[in-house]
Amino acid sequence: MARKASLSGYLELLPAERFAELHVLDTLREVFEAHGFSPLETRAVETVETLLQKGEIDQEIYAISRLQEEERSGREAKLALRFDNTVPFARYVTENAGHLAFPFRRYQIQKVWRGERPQAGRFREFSQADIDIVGDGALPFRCDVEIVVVMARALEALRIGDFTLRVNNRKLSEGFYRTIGLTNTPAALRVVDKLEKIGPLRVAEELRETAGASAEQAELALQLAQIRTSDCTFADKVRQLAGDRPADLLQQGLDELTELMSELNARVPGRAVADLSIARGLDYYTGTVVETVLHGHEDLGSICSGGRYESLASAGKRVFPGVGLSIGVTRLLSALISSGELASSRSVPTVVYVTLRSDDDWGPAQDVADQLRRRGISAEVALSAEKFGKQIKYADRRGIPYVWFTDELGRHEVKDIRSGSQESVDPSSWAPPTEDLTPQIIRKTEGL
RNA sequence: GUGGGUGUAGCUCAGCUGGUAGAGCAUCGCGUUGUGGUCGCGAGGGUCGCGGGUUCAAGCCCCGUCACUCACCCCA
Repeated sequence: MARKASLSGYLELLPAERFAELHVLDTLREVFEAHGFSPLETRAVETVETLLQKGEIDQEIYAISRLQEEERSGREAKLALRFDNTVPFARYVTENAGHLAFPFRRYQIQKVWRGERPQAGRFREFSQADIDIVGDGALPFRCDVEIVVVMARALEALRIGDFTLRVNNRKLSEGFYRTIGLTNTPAALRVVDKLEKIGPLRVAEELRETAGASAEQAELALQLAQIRTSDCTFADKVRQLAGDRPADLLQQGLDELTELMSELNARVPGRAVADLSIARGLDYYTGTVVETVLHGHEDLGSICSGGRYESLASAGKRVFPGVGLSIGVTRLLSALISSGELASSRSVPTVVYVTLRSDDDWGPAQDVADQLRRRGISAEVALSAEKFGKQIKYADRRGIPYVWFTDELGRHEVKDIRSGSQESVDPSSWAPPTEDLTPQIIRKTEGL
């Protein structure tokens, strides 16, 4: 958690921190739009029915109610706060299918709410930045590739340090389990997903106990989960394990993950590994699955994850398969801010603080400020003619880089508060170096 | 939801076997009377989370409650 909070799980930032967050959001928007994703926002509230649609009874959903509950309220649809961007988006797509052109690609950066117990990096209210591509009836696998590439580039653009996208394909895992006769694939995926946390011995144990695997099946499933390659050689290892008669599904999964890895290595080299232990808890994923570790912040868990879902949205006979990834903006931001890796140079947008020689000078001082503002230079005028020392201190405490003085003859001087140097200037032409125009983002990250 | 830990000044914390609250930093003022940052001196600031109990006396002990925090579960 970045700072103490009067309510746990609800992060509130100081202005300087908010500048850092805005920079993150601006960067994401830039990268998403560069790749042709349209902006989209959906309402905060969904019907409980919509949210519970795909199983997931236990999502710690916040229900909405009015304090003055009326007797007839039983007839109204029960409403709840969104807990992710994907489910509301799926609802939106089916409702607006007639107005959208498919495949439809959008980005969506919004708050979501989950009632889980807060912890470091886990919030009850947090922002997710999603990109998805949704097709009408069918969606080329290339979209999986594109989604992962765009997110890798977005994370690169944030320049927050080194990260690794861990990718897998559920068809591969499930196909493998079928090939070796392990039938309870959902349970097996769930167990295997915990490999990193509980270790190979306990994974094997739980595979036998909860997924009904034989000792031999458990061993094979464990070996599969331990495959991790930065290139396409994982496929050979899988084939060795799978033996002579691989299930069709396994072959499909191998083909898809091979295509994905080979494209990723070409377009965002060094950013992805094929990690066959990745499964994801959400049961609507059907193919590609992705998690992301930020190096140096492994304990945070995944900062960006998602995958392919074949039928999250449907309207009558129409099915809308999709693929999407989501960045945990709040989680990422709170970690970087509290570690001091990300900060902003000042807490105000102000570039110039215009001082007052006397209280009567307020009007002319605003005129000076307006001349600067018209040229895109943020300016603030002192409220009263305190001693110059105090006026300078006012600016200094807020990180305002320049203080403006006008003498009794109307001559102007601007002082760079950091260096202390002061020079005669003209309000109609003076401008600061471009880096001073907005608060600077300060990074203390190594690498990139 | 389950189990631990912690609540004292704006922040970080001290406060002995119960005796009526302290430090550093920050803030404000003065030195320096209209050009800040350093330094010196001084000042303000606390229902000790809240409620109850034990006691002559509770920040300290007991009970309850709320909040924060960590782990599990789950996830961004």
